[in-house]
Amino acid sequence: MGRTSDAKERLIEAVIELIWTGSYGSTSVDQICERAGVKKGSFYHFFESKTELALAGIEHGWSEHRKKLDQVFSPVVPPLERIWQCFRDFTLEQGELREKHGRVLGCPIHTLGAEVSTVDEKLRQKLQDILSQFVCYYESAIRDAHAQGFIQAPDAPALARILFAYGEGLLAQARIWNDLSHLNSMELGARLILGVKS
Amino acid sequence: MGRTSDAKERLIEAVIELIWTGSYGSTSVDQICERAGVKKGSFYHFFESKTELALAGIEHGWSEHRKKLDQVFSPVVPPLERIWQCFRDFTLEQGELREKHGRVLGCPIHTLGAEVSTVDEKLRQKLQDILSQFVCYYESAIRDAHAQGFIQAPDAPALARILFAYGEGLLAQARIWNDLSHLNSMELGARLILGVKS
DNA sequence: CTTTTAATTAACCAACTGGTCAACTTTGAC
DNA sequence: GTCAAAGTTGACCAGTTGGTTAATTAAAAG
Repeated sequence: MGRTSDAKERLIEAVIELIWTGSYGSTSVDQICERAGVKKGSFYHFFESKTELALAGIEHGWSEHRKKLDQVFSPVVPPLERIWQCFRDFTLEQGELREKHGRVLGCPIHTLGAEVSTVDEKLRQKLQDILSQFVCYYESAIRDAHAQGFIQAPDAPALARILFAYGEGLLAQARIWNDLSHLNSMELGARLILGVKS
Repeated sequence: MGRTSDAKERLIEAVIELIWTGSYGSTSVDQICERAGVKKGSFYHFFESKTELALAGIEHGWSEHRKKLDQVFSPVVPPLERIWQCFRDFTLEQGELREKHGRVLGCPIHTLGAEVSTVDEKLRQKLQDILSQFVCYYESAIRDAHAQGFIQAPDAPALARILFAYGEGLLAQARIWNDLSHLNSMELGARLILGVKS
């Protein structure tokens, strides 16, 4: 069925990287095209706008990340252990990113969400949706931990949102300070929120 | 000493509002000028770049906000009460902003910080500096609360950063979801972090 | 009233923005 | 080998970007 190409995939990878290492506003279509090695005409052959590419990039990044999350939050893993492992993975990933890009980058979804939520409703919606899905992982782990008597948490959704706010807040802190060490207290803060002794 | 003008002040107010209700990247010099009722030539008479105006705007906004914080975090107020009051003020302010702009806006410093910290080092530095100052308020209140036996917190700086990450995370959540109700759990989360019963 | 200093203005700039298009090339399927 | 579907290309667009300039105007200070 005609010519084939991986330009679409290259564009998707390029847009994620550029937004993550910079911002949505500072990322231009020309820049994305150059990074992907794709001419602008091809860009608009695959995507009808910059927003649409961003949407695709976000979706792709999330569906990749979900694979890891599904492993970490496997029901066979003790519930609190899921959360600690998730946080350890965050820290690990941020370390790798810093090595690769020379900077602490934080969470791309949350950072982008804060930036564009007042500006691009379509993006906002998608980002909110993904972040809501992410909160589900916490929620489920908290519910299990409560049911198994590890913690006292009758209102799992509320506690999950609190934990989520804290985690994202800390990642943003690490990005703004450009300092990984801010993530060191990740587990400590989570223990306080969940009410488990260190 | 020549002609006088309040154009500088108008520009400073305009840039804060535009960045807060939008983003740094989505705010253009032309837009700022139009909102302030100032011609571009005048803009560059007062500020040597967009970054420089943003810097001035941030500085101004912070020095205004500090006045309120100094009252809330007055040493004569019981330490934990300072924090609860601060959170109540946050929620109140966000409500007013939503009424005025039809949207939940969150914390301008933190939102802007997440956006520009990889893009504009000068802005990043300033934002980090201001946020560090803000953490000092928490830190001092926590230290006092510890000294007065209200909480057990030997490491005040660490706990302050945790509390700060949580608060900013929650404000960002409210902005992304465009939903004030996310702030309802503000005090609850803080109580968990600080280890005080409801 | 003059001088000096500061503010205003409009016209201007090159570079870049997101986006379009018609001609062209490649390739998979028959 | 043909042919149609799919991908590529570079030239092109109008509008906007951050920023400049020189001439003009207003007013504070002597």
